[in-house]
Amino acid sequence: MPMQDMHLVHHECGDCPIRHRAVCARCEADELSRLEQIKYYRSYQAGQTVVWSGDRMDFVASVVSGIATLTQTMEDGRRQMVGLLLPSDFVGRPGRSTAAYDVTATTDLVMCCFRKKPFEDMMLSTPHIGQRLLEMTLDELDAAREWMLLLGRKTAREKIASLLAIIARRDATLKLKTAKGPLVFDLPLTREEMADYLGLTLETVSRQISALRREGIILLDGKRHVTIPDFDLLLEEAGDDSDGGVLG
Amino acid sequence: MPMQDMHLVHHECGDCPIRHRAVCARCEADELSRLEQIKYYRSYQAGQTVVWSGDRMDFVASVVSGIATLTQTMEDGRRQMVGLLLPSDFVGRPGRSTAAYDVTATTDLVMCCFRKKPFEDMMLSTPHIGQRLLEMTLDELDAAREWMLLLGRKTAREKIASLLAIIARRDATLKLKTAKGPLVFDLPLTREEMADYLGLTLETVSRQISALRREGIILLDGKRHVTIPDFDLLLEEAGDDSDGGVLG
DNA sequence: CAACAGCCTTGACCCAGATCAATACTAGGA
DNA sequence: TCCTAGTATTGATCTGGGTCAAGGCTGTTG
Repeated sequence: MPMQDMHLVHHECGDCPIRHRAVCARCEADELSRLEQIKYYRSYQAGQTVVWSGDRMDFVASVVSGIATLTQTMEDGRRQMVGLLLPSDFVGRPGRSTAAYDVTATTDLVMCCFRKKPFEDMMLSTPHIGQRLLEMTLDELDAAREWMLLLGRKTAREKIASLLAIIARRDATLKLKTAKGPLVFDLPLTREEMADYLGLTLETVSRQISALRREGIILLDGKRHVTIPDFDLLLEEAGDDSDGGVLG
Repeated sequence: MPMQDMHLVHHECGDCPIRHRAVCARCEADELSRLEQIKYYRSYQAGQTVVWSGDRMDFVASVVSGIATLTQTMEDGRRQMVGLLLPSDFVGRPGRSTAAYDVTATTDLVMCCFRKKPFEDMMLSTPHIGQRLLEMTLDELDAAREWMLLLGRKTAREKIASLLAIIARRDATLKLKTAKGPLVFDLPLTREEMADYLGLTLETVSRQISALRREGIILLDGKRHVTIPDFDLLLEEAGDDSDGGVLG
């Protein structure tokens, strides 16, 4: 069925983010009922590990609320975060039975899970789920490549500014906030987690945040509550060329 | 159609790597004829640019022979390679009309191209193409995440060793070489390109390669021809835990 | 063959960010 | 209320890899 024949349905279902985007109206009801049959929910407390790298993982899931991270660890303990999962992001890989990364809840977390086997069957019989998943995976790949530029070539200050910009932007998107004006949000990560994200040490993260605050580019209330008076000013520090960014 | 009903067909067609893997026999003939109708070839010389980031890109393609790179550039000229495309790798994104990265041929390159619109139509009507593409994209995402660990946390020496290991492994795969014994291959990248891959400067790349040679971990004949007497020794330097690696 | 252009190597020096260390803030819990 | 544990800040010092600079190879062109 060609794309232009599709009847667009915008579904504001907070439970199944995989269905958030436009889908074919004809398939909608059928798909919904089948999804309902195989889905279930899991909750995790802040700090809890969802799965360890290498463990059996017999489900795929999408984040309903809260934040999870994917990290890789070397034998000597060096850690690198390789994914930051916000609400509506997808975890797990169809066609693989073990986790490739440590998945950790950094805040209280609720995920909508689907047992892997039924989900895979459903993917085969419901093409647009696969298409949607492909689209999401391609977005993630773009984000990963943006992140590679950050890790490989940006200075510590640029890294911090970029991270703040990413969080601010995604946060604004979630709140459906589009108007100009100061952005206000809480950092969902500790300094150490930010360091693991950015390929820095926590001391450097702390110092650079202090510097940005000292210069008025961000305001800090406590350790986590951030106000960004001028987003463009922050983007300048981030060294980003594209301001639309990868998170459309 | 459930996976287990599929009749596996291994197709050694060098032209259309997207069809290399197992596909449903029933669809095979039909798909083949339709793919034939919309595909065409393009050749590039070493050093030539395929597309610039931001340019219109009305095709998707897969690499038939040679090597291409994806790079991102900041306004001040800092460059980071974000993709290394070897034969059978896929370029381009269905559903996007402009290139997100500079695509460059680092060796003489032949690509098998499909005009984007017909390809997208075909994806919609031939689910397993989308499935295959999803699988490839997930592999690429895994590779990108491995790469992020490298960029964020590895030392210069580990980076070089990792790159050599990746090239050696992929090269061995392409040659269907499985036996133990010294690995021999030509570096497909200049020192500068390696630096862009690894988030280093070309001087550091040169120094680390010299160091590995001095210590007998690699042998160099000329500037490009590499022999790896003991692959495990190299992996040790790379700091990799997984030796199977991400490139199945 | 010389001259040139692209690569590559090596040395000397420097600096951004790591490391080591001390201190401070905050939220529970007894 | 104090104690403790986790988290954050800041200072002092060190160092891996960047920067700048000088040659050295190798292949191509005239």
